[in-house]
Amino acid sequence: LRDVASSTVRRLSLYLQFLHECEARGLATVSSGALAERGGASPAQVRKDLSFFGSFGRRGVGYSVPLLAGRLREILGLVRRYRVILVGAGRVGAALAAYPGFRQRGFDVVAVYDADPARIGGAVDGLLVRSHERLEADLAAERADIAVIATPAGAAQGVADRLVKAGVRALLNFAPVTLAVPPAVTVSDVNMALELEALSYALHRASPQR
Amino acid sequence: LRDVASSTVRRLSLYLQFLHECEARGLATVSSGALAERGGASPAQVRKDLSFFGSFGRRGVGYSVPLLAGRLREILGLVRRYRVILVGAGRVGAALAAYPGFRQRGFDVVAVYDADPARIGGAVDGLLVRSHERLEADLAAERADIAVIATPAGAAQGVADRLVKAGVRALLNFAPVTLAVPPAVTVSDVNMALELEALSYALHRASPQR
DNA sequence: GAGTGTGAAATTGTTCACAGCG
DNA sequence: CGCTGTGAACAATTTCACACTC
Repeated sequence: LRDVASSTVRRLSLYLQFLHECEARGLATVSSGALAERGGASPAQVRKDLSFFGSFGRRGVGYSVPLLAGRLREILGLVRRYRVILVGAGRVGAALAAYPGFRQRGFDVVAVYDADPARIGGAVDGLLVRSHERLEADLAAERADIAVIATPAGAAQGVADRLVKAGVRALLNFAPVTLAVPPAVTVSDVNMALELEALSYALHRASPQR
Repeated sequence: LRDVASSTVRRLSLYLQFLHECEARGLATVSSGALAERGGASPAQVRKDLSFFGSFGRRGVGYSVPLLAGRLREILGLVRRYRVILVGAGRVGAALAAYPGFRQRGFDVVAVYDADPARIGGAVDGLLVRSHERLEADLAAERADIAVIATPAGAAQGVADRLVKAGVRALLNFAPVTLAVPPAVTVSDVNMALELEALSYALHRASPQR
């Protein structure tokens, strides 16, 4: 199995999101056309994306909803739970710790760290805030699959370096900086400034005078 | 001026982020190589991205930091402030209302709406939570440039439809659904589930057995 | 010499069109 | 007959290479 474009993986997630709705509504099958509408793609692209991993549709009928959903969960690695640690217990960090979507989707936040003595020893969403100095020791004792970086921009790269050194291979970065990591480490960025500026650009294009 | 790929706009934002750091450090010039390292691109790509909007570098020297930063702010439409409304005052909405990064970057949250009577009349970050029924009337009285959708998934498309009808042309969507909007409307998605699943996929690829 | 600006080449990603199956 | 699966055409994006300027 070759490696797949990240845009394809994004679309697979969208298809799965839609399949969950179909499951809830009790639909037995969906066509590539229906999937395309909600995944922001063309029917041909849906078929191409899926054909990459095998052929699990029935010609003339479409795709079995439960079968395809199960297969996508397998492909995306969503058949297990993941241990997640959260670095940075400020505004963003606290909001993330309280976010129920993590647990719902199989991601368990198991520890929270901060560098600010005023926050250490406190709690966010029932979890004790630990000193960042304990990161290495804790990770050596019990691995984390994913680390969420919710520190100020200036601290993010340093934290990333320490996490990578301690063996974490997946980072979800909320700091508005581009992290430099070895190729074996995967980074997903959630950069709100970027999204806002994309909107600003689009509005500016449409009516530059204002 | 032709239209630019959205990936190019993303990179322009990243370059600008880096230029802010350079300004803070008092650097006078940067090369495409330095910009590339932090923007996650190649030097050639940086030059190509910038050359799209004109040539404001000096050969043998590089780009003037203040000049390029100013030009990028113009290109991205960041020379004015934007009026932002927030729909959904739940967990995510409240966190967003309190987020200082909005105002810092020129985006002013001017109103917050919710559909839950228990929340209406309350306050998030000093802003009164209004009934969603007032959306149309309020927007008719005073336009908003951008609307942030932080509602449950099931309500998001309906809210988007109403916002578009009321003349909002830029949406920042936090709900985990793909919104269908007319081509004249721009949507930026912040979909944390997608980012988590991309990490899950990458981890699964690396060691499928676990 | 160092580093930009840019056409042309290579690569990557998307759409088309149709054969093939249920 | 409808809808999938897929190679082949097409379009977009990235990289290369080098002329050119400071």
